[in-house]
Amino acid sequence: MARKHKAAQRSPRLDSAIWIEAALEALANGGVEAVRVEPLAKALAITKGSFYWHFVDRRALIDAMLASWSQGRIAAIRQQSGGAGAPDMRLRHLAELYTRHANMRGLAIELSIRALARSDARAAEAVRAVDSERLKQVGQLFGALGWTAADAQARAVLFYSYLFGESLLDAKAVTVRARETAIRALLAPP
Amino acid sequence: MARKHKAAQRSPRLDSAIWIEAALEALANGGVEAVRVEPLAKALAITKGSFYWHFVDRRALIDAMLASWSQGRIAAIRQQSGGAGAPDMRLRHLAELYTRHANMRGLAIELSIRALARSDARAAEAVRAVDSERLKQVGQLFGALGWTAADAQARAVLFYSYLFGESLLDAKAVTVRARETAIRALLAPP
DNA sequence: TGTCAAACATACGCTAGCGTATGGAGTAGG
DNA sequence: CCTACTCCATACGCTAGCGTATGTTTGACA
Repeated sequence: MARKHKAAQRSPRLDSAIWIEAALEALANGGVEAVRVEPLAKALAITKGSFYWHFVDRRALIDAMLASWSQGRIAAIRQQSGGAGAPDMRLRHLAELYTRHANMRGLAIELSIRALARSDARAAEAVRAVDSERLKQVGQLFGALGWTAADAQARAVLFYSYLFGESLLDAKAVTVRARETAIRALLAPP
Repeated sequence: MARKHKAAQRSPRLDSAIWIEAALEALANGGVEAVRVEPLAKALAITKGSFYWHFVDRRALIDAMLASWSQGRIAAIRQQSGGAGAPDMRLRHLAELYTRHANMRGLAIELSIRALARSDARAAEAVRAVDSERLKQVGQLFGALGWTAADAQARAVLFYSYLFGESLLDAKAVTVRARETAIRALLAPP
């Protein structure tokens, strides 16, 4: 009724999605400062005329990127922790997702966004939303392992802190054995 | 003999030191991208004519900053872990240094440099040097707590991973109690 | 088939920041 | 005193990237 042409309703977010995708790729490689309109346009082989039709400015792209990431992570953790299987196996599977060599891109995005969140309120809000859901879900898994509610929450914090912190250390300093030992200690039942 | 004037030898690193100091301050606040010559000059109330006398370019400042940080951290960990006192007390003291509210600046610098190290070889080398020494020293402390050499090393990795990783999580998600519980678990003897 | 709006292209002005070139103040030594 | 060197100021050119203004194409729809 409001729109005269159906084409206007066909896929309003599908074209801007390629910009968000390219932005996430740049974010993974070079941090937020690498998310720049003109370089992205070159990478996509289109011009920034397209960009400024879909987004008001660069900040809008970053916000859309944060929203996309936030929603995706929340949906993912709900799916990953909500299935069947023993809780310790599910935790181990979650830990595998942030091993250094698997899911490099996801890890890089994660770290870039958290770095940004230290000085950007909207990024901090996205991180808050994701962490809230993750700690809730993983806390429940630790609870299923036998920890009290408070200790399960502390274990969840320890769990995610380790995963992200480990990727900040020198890669060669973290041996496979050290990592396995650490994970085993984290997932040990009370 | 080589120099005709003694003034040339008076303090060759003392003037460039203020640039490094200002650069570290900017790094702590806004990451490497905030380490820019002209803004730093304004903050120091001098002109960039001074800068380009002391440094060949912006990269040289970043390298000097990395060297300064690296040397400082290595000297610090040797002093902090080499004194007297029970090993668990010394570990706890080390953990306090990276509590969120104490040593904010040091933590911010740490995270910014590690973020840079993901895409910068020289930053990665600085991180490698610091981590090598820290893990060695802290590994010895865990060894003194009764862990085997391999497990002590894994505990050291876990220790530092937690400290840095915790500061990446949403601040409100990490309660004081969760932190205390986690630290206690990390420092528990075998 | 002509119209209209979506989607992109083109061209422009503007600013921040890098690096250079050159000038000038201070100072120590001869 | 005057020379030479250190240290900083001033002024300039240059590029990358942001945002705007204005074409140009394409496809749906009456």
